[in-house]
Amino acid sequence: MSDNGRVPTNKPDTEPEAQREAKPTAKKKPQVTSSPERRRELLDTAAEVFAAQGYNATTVRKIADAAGMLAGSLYYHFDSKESMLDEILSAFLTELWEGYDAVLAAGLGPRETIEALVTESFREIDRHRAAVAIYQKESRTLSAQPRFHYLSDSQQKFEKAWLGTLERGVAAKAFRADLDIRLTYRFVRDTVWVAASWYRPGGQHSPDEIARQYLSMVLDGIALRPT
Amino acid sequence: MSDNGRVPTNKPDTEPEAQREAKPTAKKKPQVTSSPERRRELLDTAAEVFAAQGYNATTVRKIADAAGMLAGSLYYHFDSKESMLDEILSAFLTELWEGYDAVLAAGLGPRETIEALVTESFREIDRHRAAVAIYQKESRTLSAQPRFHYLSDSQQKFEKAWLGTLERGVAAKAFRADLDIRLTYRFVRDTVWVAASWYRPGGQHSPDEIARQYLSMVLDGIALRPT
DNA sequence: CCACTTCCCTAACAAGTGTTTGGTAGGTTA
DNA sequence: TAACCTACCAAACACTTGTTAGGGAAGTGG
Repeated sequence: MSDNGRVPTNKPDTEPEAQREAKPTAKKKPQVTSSPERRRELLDTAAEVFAAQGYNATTVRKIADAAGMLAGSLYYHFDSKESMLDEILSAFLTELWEGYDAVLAAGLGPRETIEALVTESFREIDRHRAAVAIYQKESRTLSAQPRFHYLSDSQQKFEKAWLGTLERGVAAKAFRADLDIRLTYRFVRDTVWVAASWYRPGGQHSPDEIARQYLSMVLDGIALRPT
Repeated sequence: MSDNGRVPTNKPDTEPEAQREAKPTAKKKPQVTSSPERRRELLDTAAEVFAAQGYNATTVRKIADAAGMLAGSLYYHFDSKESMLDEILSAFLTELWEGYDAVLAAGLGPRETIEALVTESFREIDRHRAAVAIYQKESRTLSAQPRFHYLSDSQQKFEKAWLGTLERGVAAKAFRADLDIRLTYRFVRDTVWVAASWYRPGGQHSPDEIARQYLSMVLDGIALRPT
């Protein structure tokens, strides 16, 4: 894989004066200075609105409302509505893969790897529930756009990690061999991520508790076996 | 529950002359005659576009394009974009509950009921994949609108059926008692329906095959037990 | 031939969309 | 005090949106 599923972040980087008086051929926005903290704040509220209403149904005026300012003012911080979405998703994916890569590099057995991946996933949902909800709703449509191609990359890396682990598990006789592994992958993947649509932080169950219950169901089944 | 989770269908009904020359106070559209077959055709293509692009991102011009006509012409058949969505979803839910009600009325044991519900669900996905995809994406936002309140009703009836069956199963010692039943319900429900986002009719697996695999996973787990 | 129906087109509408431009209040630095 | 920077507002822009009004072509029945 060329360059992992990570993300070509277009972080602030504070534009190191490279175009203060710069070339008259400059095509892109001058992108004025804007404190990273304020950006984060605004991106967080934007993410909430996106998650609640859907990206396309969300107007920049709604975001501005939620942030207590006027629509045009958003363009002091970001150069487009799409950029906000981009930054929200790429920031999330970056953090997500930090966690995943750590798990995958730990050299655990297949069953333990699955357990760790699931647990890590629910923790990410806890931390980035809005971003996950957006990702889950818009990912398929967005990944067609070149700008959001990194979504496909991430998804491929994701699939490779899970499928590989499941296969290792079958080979090691930790998992059943009679199940279609690709179907199993889809089921597991979907269930984990849709949780973002009903999960509310501070609710009944902690992320770890949810992960435990989920793993118990998927690994051992809900049927009561005769003893 | 007042009137079950079914649906206040605004089917064609071909408007039984009730307003041919009717009352000048008529506030709503005269709703011209339009063959039910053509309506179905148009609704099917509309559903495809809605499912692919999302409801809000879908313009009436895109639907018209896909149908090979111009945007305004759609309004000969329907009186709004929202009406199309309404008809698509309510038609789907009506058919869905026909199947579900049959299963629930069959008087099966808890485990067999779950199996039948899951199987029935995957069959519905096979038949109404576009409608299911739309439902799954837009349901949460739509059910806020009064017009789409029947989505909430349906969802409640849905939850009651599944939760009830799971509880019966625990009481009958068919299912494990140590799992949070509400969490289990959510996991199962979600996994079944998200399948609509990747399922393609005519693919590798038939709906019944997918149901079998899924049930095997959920009921018995993916872990290989020592014999 | 005429009347009528069915189905679509042409052309426009008002409202809402993302975005830009120029300005300005308040703070910091010199 | 003057110069400057940050973070916002006010007002408009060009375009897209869902929707409507009027018309016309093709077919059917009398």
